Amino acid sequence: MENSDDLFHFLSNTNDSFFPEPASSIMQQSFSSSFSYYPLQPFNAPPHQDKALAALRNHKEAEKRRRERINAHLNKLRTLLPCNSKTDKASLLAKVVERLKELKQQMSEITQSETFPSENDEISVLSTGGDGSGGDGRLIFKASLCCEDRSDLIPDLVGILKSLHLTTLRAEIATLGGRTRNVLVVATDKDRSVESIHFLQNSLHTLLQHNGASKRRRVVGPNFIV
Amino acid sequence: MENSDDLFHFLSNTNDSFFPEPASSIMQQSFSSSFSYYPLQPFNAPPHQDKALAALRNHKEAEKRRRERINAHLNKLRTLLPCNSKTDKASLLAKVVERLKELKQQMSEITQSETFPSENDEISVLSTGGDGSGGDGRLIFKASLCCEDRSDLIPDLVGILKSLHLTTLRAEIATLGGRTRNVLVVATDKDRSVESIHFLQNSLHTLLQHNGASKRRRVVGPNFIV
DNA sequence: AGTCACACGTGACAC
DNA sequence: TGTGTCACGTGTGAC
Repeated sequence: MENSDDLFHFLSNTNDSFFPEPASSIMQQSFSSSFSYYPLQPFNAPPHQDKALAALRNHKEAEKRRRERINAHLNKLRTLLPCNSKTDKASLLAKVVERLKELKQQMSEITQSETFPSENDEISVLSTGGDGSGGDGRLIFKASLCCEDRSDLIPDLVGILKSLHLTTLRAEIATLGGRTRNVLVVATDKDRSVESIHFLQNSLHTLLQHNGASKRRRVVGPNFIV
Repeated sequence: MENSDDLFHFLSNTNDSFFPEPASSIMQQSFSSSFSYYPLQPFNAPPHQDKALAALRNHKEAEKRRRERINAHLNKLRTLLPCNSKTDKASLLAKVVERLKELKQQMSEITQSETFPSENDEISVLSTGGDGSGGDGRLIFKASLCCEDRSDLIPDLVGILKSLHLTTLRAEIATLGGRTRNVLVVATDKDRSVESIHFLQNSLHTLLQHNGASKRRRVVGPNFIV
């Protein structure tokens, strides 16, 4: 028992071993020396193995570089997450997965929700389904306009709505980086109905065409669902 | 040369080796059998090493589990990124770092830009530094109001601005989840100056107090920098 | 051929 | 103590 222990320590595989280390690939297996062609000759290794030894050394170093590359990236990840340098590789990766899913979800929520202006000009006029005002014949629908921002866009929009006798129930206006998106929930007058929607649609279209006279952009829509 | 090659293959370390595998830890080093206490006895291993053998087996299995855990997370990452299952571990991690930085940047841009309404009521009135209208004495500043949304908030705001003879140069309005944030860039009249800012500030404050009569919220600010 | 990347078993170290 | 993590050298298959 203590014998084997001593043996363990004496033979412990330090890097500065006095044995030429590339030889170990063969030596490792030489316990089956009953079959070995070179039993018990650790210091007189089989001749002409220089190539193999060199290859082995290259392999060893390449593997070390690979490990270093991976660990370097893992350390970068450590700095990008709320975790100290002593967190486990596995736990670190778990946190990374977690965080990535989280950010992905948030980003999709943000971009998919139409609060932000997109890069493309868009018009949509959508019926909200039923009318929300107790069956008195008023139509409620949502109009969305996304385009380059300009100072008198809102007044123009207000003018259009007024001329069509539409009342604005709700407005979401976002401008970002020179682009704007306006989402309006509007209601028709009691006596005027579906044609208002077409008028609004046309008006928005001309508004957008007027807007984008200088800079051409792809126009998505108009979209119309009743 | 060809001898050693044969030796390599014959002794190749397969899992189903007919040697009891835990013994290899000692056997690996036994090439220095000139020092070994048990030279050349691979089939009659030193007695009473059962504990050591069991420990070694446990160790081996634990290490395998650890590797599997890490690789499982790496595979999860592969599914979360635009990359197939044949991408390198290192490259995969590089992509992860890249993507994480990217998302982090985007999120900070979005959240730090005050386009989204926050959970807390806020008022801020900030001078933009110089005046942007050619030194004609008009002051330009940015007023921000974040509070619960209500239908006549904008009209109230417009009324305040009109009564203070402030003209709106730019407006960013965002509503989200029942909360709204309005950022207004306004300019004073030529003859009226700093006191307009205080009036606006007070007006916004009363507006917000009136707004939040039912639901109490923390009020951040008002903030005033000239 | 030779290079690359991966999984494995193992010694070392930590708590 | 054992239990877990890490780096290392190595075998091996893929291209």
